[in-house]
Amino acid sequence: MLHYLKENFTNIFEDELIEEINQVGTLKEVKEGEKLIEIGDYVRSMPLLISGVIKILREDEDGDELLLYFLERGDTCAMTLTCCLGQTKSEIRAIAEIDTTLIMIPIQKMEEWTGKYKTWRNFVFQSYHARLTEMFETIDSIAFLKMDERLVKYLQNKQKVTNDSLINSTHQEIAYELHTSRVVVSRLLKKLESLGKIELYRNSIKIISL
Amino acid sequence: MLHYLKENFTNIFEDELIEEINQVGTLKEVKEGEKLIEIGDYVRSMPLLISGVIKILREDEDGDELLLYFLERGDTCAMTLTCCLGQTKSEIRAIAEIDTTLIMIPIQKMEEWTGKYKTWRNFVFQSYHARLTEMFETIDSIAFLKMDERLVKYLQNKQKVTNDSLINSTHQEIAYELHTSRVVVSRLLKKLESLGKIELYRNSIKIISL
DNA sequence: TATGAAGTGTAACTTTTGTTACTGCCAACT
DNA sequence: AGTTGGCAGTAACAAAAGTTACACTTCATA
Repeated sequence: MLHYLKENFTNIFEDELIEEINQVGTLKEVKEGEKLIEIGDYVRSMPLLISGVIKILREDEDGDELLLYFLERGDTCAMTLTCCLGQTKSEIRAIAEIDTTLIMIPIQKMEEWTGKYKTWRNFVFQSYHARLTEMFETIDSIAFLKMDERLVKYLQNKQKVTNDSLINSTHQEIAYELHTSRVVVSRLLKKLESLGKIELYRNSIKIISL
Repeated sequence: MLHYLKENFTNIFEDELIEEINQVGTLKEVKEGEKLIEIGDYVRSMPLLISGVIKILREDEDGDELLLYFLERGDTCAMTLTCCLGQTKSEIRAIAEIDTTLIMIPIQKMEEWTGKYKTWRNFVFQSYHARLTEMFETIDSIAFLKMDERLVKYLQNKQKVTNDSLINSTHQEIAYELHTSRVVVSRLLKKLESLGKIELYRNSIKIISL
């Protein structure tokens, strides 16, 4: 684990902190599709992403989903940060988008480190800032864009985080994450294909140029 | 100013911190409609709300607005918190919804206090949490609700923060904040009036029961 | 009092999005 | 080979939201 830490966080945390993380953290590997946290769960530890991608989802009363944003290498979960202190429940669901490796830190340490290490504080604040920014972008998309534009953004985003121009999703899955219907997604995807921007296959979409 | 501080923050901050805030903070009064910060501005000080309401808005490329949430007594601005450290520009606009009193704290102190006072850290984290939660609610509204339901929520919210069942807004203003058109707002308001839930006047709306 | 600007009400229409229903296709399994 | 279930394509329709246009009211002020 130490090698992961040094690789990803040397220029962020001082050696002493890295050593502490190494002491109390535990390595966790999650497979694609595996759920990390559910809405209503209490948060017991804080994740540091070593590799992979986690998608963060919101849900309404009917069980309909909406993709909020992705967490990538070097990120942590903003929800966790506050939940730890406030003892409140999670308002989001977190699912591994691809196979992911993370280091879990017991929440007790959080409070301690926040007082002790300036670099830790900066990391936490930067995480908050990053998450807020992503939330703003999500809001912009939903509020200001039409579904076709949102779909394009979604595909671009997916391509970026998975680093793969072949997206392995069904139309139904995409519809869930954008909170629309399968028919609408199929319709818009077909339009994008006829424009030569993507190619459609069963269970996957190839991005040509968006 | 000390009296404001003691009144609003005694059970939150220790005396020593209250004293420090009193030393370096400056009292600021803003009138209804006055702009506190604009998108792209650099943030130079952090506000503590003593009384009044601040509305936080987001804007798209065309200059269209969207209301994100309100800040009330005891709140602070999450944007400020991260902007200070990261030296980034504001991504939101802040406008006084009603006459408002705040204490402005120079950003240099933030970093210092975060290391020094546990209560300050908790306050900052709680602020983040509150703001994140409000952002989630905003996203829920935009993504999951139809315009008529969003309008009702908007009116309820406005009534709550202003503590007044008479809302002094034109249909156009409401349309801006919900990012829709005036005609749509008029249409839906008329429907609410015919249901006996509100009464419509020129430049104002009286809430009966929502 | 006349004028004009801003606010509101409403009709008619278009666009966007969502829904229902049915088709064919593919892949896994018996 | 035949069956089945999930996936995708598409038409036809419905609902929601946005647009344009115009009439009428209120109010400040020339």
